[in-house]
Amino acid sequence: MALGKHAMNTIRILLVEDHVVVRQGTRQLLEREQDLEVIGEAGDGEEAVRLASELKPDVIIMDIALPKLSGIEATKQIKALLPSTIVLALTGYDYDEYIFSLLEAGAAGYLLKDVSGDELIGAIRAVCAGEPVLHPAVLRRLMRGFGPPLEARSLELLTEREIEVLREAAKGMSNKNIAEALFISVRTVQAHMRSIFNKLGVSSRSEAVLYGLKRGWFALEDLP
Amino acid sequence: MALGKHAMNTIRILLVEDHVVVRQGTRQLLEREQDLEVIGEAGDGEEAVRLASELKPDVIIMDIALPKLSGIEATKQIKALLPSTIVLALTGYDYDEYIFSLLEAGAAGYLLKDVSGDELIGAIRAVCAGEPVLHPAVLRRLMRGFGPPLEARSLELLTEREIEVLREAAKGMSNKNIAEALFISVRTVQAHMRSIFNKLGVSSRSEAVLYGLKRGWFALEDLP
DNA sequence: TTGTAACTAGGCATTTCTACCTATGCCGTT
DNA sequence: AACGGCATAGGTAGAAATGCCTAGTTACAA
Repeated sequence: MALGKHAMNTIRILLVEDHVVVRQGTRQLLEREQDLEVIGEAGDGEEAVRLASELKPDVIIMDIALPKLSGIEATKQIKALLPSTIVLALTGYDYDEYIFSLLEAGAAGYLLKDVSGDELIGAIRAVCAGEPVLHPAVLRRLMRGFGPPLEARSLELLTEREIEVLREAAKGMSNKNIAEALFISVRTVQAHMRSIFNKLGVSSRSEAVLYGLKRGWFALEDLP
Repeated sequence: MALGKHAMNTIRILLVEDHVVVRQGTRQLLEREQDLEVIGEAGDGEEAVRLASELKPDVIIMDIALPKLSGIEATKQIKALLPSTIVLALTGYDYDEYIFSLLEAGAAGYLLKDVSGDELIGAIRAVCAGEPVLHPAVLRRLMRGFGPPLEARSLELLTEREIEVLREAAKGMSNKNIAEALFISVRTVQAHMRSIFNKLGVSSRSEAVLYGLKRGWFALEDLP
């Protein structure tokens, strides 16, 4: 599926990865295969979305930590625009939150960067054949218990506004600063914070910020 | 220099990088050049030291974040064993602390992973010719005033104990929790926190935690 | 020895954060 | 029209954090 009109056996790939040398290396690795063709490279999340809709690749190899727009957000937007595009996450982060978020965002696979080149190539072919792909380590963890029972699954629990507030808090801003930045009163910020704490099951801003960071709602790289 | 007896114009390279796919990709990238030969790959710091003394490469491409032994430690040990080995750091971390530590450990160059393949290849040849290599972004920062005047130079400014405290704070712990965890009084924790704030030039625990995270004093991965 | 820095800790004042209430306006669903 | 969720905001209170001060002990260096 999803091979579309562009050559029947050539898989057209968009590489999304912020480190240039890593991106180029991966490209070299992939282009040694006859049936794989890297048709584009993106260095940040926004570029990924733009190039995806421009080039309409069959598969997108997506890193998570990206400037401007995280891999998770980029994946969501891409899947909204082009549902048939296959996204394969390739990242160094072995966190449940990332995995869940990415799979929920529509990724067909999740690989860690300690896979070999051959495994990556195999995974690309697999996701193109409609098979989901999970890194062995990830799979193993998913097996036992199948996902955090309840509270950790709280991905979309926070509203847009709440995430905005939390993102500001993650910059080290006080409630007062946040209020000024978002043009609302301190009381409202406090109200949002309380709501956030309740939803996340934490009891301090630091914990909430860590929670958001780990879940990729915002990244260290984004913060000043 | 340092080319030794192994072929006069072939540069023998040891790749140290924990992510297999990245390592293989880089290898592909380098091996397209006639004068570069990747004679070994290491996936962690200990292996790097072992392979270095075994293979005696001309150049070691060294990542920082490594299992078992950090790239900084590995570099120190390697330079102690084989002073003529050239170490070129290639990493995603653009933090003064890492840069200084690595250069102090004896690295001949420090590149960020957003360099292109050609730049990497050029850098390898340059360090082999005895030239030091610094990433443009790194260099630029080093240039202006040669290192931040005072407060931003706070690399080793934090004492062990202060970093311990900050690490606890980074888990979302309150001062009270930290006090219990470290078997000291809340007052002492407060004292440490104040000292930390002053040294880092921040004014809240959240900012301090972010600061530490960004500088790699502790990682999200370590936190529960 | 003297000095300096680190770790420890307390007093006191102030700011900030957090909890538990209520309440209004808006919007979309039923 | 009625309901619920969301964003807004206030009252009150207590808990926690932060700032500024002093001070004892230890360890290490000049």
